[in-house]
Amino acid sequence: MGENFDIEARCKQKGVRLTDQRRLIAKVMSEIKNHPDVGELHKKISETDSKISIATVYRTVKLFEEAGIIAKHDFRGNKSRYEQAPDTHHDHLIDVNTGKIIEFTNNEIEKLQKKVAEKLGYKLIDHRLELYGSKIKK
Amino acid sequence: MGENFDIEARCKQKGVRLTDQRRLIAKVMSEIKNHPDVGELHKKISETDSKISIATVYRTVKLFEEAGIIAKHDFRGNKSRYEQAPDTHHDHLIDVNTGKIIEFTNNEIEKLQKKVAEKLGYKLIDHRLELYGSKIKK
DNA sequence: ATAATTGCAAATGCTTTGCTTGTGA
DNA sequence: TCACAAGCAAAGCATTTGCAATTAT
Repeated sequence: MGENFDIEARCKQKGVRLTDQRRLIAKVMSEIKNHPDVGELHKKISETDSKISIATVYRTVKLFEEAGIIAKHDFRGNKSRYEQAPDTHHDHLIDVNTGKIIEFTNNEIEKLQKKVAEKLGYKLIDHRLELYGSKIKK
Repeated sequence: MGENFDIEARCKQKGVRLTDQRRLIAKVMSEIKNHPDVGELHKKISETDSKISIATVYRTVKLFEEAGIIAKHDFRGNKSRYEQAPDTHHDHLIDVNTGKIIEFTNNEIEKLQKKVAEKLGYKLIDHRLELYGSKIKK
């Protein structure tokens, strides 16, 4: 099945009750290209069902996040952005000109972070790494 | 002279006009322990001059930031936090239990970030690295 | 003198919430 | 059936702004 069933499937797994609204939000969230904010999500959703309130989108997105189904990011700028929870951890590079978000992983950096935290007497629980860059034209 | 003259001095350097309010904000900002948010700053300031409006604190903090005199951080949580602009770059480790903020530098990580960006076809312009951890009790 | 700054209150923009009505299991 | 969800509008919060009065140079 396509990705658009993933979120729905995970809701069932997690015992999250499904409604028409939630199904649609899950579908749009699955199909959408890149880390949308709630406004963008709501706009897209409205194309299919214009009666869904933005409050419902806020509530659902929070619900999905708390269930570990999607992930929330607060990049620079004001609004939170969401993505389907990845099975593999990754960080983000944000194109400062276009806003495009590129995912990457780097194991060396991960290890160094843990090491740094430990050296300071801390157990690393979480981290946030964002790179901001501009495209090199060749 | 104590640190509390640094911000004032840098204002003169940068041609930022000084007022009683700005002087006081600069002084408190210099003396305060750790990355305060605007509310904390205003509270502290009010102990000396209770007539200073929080709008002025907001305006001044933004002014100082734009002049490169202080730095703004948006850690997790909602409010922005500020620190005197450091001459040497550093990142932050946030104690998830106490909110304490510890500064650190790691050159290896810095280099790897640059490398990652370049590999993706980007020139690294800026980054954000925050570690969240809990104290290891020994 | 006069352009910039302040205080105040009102306005913003994103997000949350109270309440009543609707609905999934 | 009935606890939970949706819609709407109002409330919350951090932050910004318009405007009249005040101040720095």
